[in-house]
Amino acid sequence: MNATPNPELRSQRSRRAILDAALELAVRDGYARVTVDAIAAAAGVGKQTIYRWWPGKASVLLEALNDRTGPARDVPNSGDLGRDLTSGTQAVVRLLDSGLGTVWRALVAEAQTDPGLAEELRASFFEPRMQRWQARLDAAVATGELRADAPTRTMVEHLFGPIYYRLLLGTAPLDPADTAHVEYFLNGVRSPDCP
Amino acid sequence: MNATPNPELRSQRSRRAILDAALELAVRDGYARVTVDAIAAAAGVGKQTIYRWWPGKASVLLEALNDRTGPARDVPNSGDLGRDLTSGTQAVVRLLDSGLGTVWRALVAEAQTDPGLAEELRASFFEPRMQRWQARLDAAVATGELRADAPTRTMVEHLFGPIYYRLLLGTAPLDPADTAHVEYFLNGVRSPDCP
Amino acid sequence: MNATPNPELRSQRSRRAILDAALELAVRDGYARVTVDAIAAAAGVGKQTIYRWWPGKASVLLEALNDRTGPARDVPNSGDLGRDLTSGTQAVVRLLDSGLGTVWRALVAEAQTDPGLAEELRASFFEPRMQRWQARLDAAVATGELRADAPTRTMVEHLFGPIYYRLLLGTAPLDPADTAHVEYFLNGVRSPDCP
Amino acid sequence: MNATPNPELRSQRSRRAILDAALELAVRDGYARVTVDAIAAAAGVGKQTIYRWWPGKASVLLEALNDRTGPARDVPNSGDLGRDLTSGTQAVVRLLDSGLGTVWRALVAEAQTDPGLAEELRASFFEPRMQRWQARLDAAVATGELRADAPTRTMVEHLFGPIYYRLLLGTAPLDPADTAHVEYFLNGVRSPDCP
DNA sequence: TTGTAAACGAGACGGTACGTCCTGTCTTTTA
DNA sequence: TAAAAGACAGGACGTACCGTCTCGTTTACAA
Repeated sequence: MNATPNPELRSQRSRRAILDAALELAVRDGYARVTVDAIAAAAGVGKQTIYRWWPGKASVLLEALNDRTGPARDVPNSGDLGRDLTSGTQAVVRLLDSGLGTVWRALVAEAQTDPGLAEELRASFFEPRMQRWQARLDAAVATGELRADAPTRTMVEHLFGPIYYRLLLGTAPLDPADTAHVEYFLNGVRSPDCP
Repeated sequence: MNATPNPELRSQRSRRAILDAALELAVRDGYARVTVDAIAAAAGVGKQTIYRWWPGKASVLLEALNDRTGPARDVPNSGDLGRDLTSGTQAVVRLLDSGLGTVWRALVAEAQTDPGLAEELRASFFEPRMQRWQARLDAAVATGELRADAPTRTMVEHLFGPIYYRLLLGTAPLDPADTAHVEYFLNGVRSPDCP
Repeated sequence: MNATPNPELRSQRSRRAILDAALELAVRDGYARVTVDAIAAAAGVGKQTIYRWWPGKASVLLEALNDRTGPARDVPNSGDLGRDLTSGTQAVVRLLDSGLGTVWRALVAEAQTDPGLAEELRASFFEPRMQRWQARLDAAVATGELRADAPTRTMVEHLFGPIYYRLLLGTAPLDPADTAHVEYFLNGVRSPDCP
Repeated sequence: MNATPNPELRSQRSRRAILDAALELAVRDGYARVTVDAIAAAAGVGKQTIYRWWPGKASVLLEALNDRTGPARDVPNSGDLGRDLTSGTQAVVRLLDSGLGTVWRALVAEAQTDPGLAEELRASFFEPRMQRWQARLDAAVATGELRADAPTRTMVEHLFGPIYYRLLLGTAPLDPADTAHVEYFLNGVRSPDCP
């Protein structure tokens, strides 16, 4: 029947109630124990209203998290690259270490077996943030702070990789104070200044 | 009732059939589409025989993967740390990029919402391998190749973090040739030799 | 709110389109597969326009059938009661055996669990027709063709009961030629003429 | 997977609980308000256990009614056909006028749009009972009580038709005392004995 | 050789969540 | 203000797996 619903007629009230209810349930009960039925009931909404706008609970929660976290903010640019990288990665660690972190992990997990969600996650969260950071590194290249041939795109992965490694593989607790890899990283790509 | 089955009476034939069937199904159909019923049917085994020895399909597949991959092998130690790190991380990338990589991702994913599996995963896979690598780095400290104060434990996370970042977040395809982070990493923790 | 819409402002064009679309869909797809949405879409009409004037699809179809069949026509009165009963019941059988018969059965079915519809069905269809037939039988009493004490009201039920029995219980296919019960019936209630 | 479950392994306990719960709910709340979920919950049974053995709630209730009513009992054969027909039809009226009657009506209703159920209904209920009555009439033919050419099969429909007419079309309340049609019927098919 | 006890194949069970479907109401826009 | 359009709350539906629980049947050691 209604292949594609009309977004202009969408009830913002229902959208809000769904996002809020989903996040609250997920934080309180854990992602796995949240069901679409429960979200609908808690939001005072028909189940179909959820399925009309999202493919499943994972997408609801992704939007809820993005909505809560706000858009990709400008990465810090104080002129001191080391300080910016440190504070930036620490901010990420603090976010992931909060109550939302557990939901976030579950979402990344679900994306492993759901290509649609994986793409959604990449496009709506990782890509924008990675591009901001890449721009910051490009600026450092421009000022000569980083080597001219620094592969800024993959460097962003190297910056945040260790954080997600700990988060997802659980080999050690997350710790905002632990930013050693930033230091090593910088040493490796800084313009040579020994002599 | 059946508090603890007697491992000595366990049918090795069934165990083999289960592990083989599980892995084959997972590689062919994808982790998510594998069910315990399907494993049991494909292995010609009763469902209870699976639940008697494993808590669920995730653990079956973890054991199957470990069984297939073999025990943690000695990390390379050619005397040249850079060469060893490069070849070692490349080997990991190749493994994760194979057909088993998809299963592996799904397993890591499931561990996010299953603490028991997370611990099992850590203890049976990551911990042994991380310790081997840590030992390799400790050896490099001993030879003076690395700084004396190098935190070899967390360094291992920094080494493999970027690889898992790509694998799990899907920001770029895995590429064994891409080992730049090893270089940066080394520059950062190598003993100072500028002057 | 919408206590009672004003019938004078009603769109006859919409009414016609709804009745026609409903009947066409019901005959083509079967009553059960017709939905209010489908009727509205096929009629090029808003759903609310249906609910404004009818309580549900059953009433729409009842009106559509009544509209199609026309009002209760005069029962035959040729002077020969037997001939009239035979031709009258045959006409009913032919109607019920047509494509509309299936819709009719579904409507009678729905009335079993919907008292409102049951009353509507009785009042708009069965009652007028039964009264016509009862009048015909009363006339036969007046001419002495039937016994003076013949309970003409219930006799109508006895006349049509076997037809509906076959239609609704499906114990045999409807057959206009099969009017044996009219004969038995007449024998039973005719004025005694043996001697 | 399991196309056809093995009836020998079926749990009679569950079957009983389902039939009892279904009938109780249907009598208490009305057929339309009974849901498969509610039956399963009331019977302490998984929903799948119902769907494994029945196609839907209608079939459950049909079996429940048949189970409760018992097998087709022998129709009365006192030697007096009139008395037997009267008492037999009165018994039917009493059954249909009981609390089970409402459920029965709903079942007949559902059969109008569900060919599978219609067949089930015919085969498991109407056919056996009609055959018993036909046999009774055949016996009356044999004794000369009925005309030799009496079409005993369709005569059964003529006997019970009026009862179901009232039940399903609601033109008048059921009344065990109202057996006039039996009388007319007999007059019509009795062997001629006027002279 | 037989007795017995545990693991086994098979699969029915109670249960949870899913995603679809339809109903009847409500809201917005158009004529 | 009726009508077209369609989103909405609600809730039943049938499906897919889950992990548990019987069943008889094999298998392996003990008597």
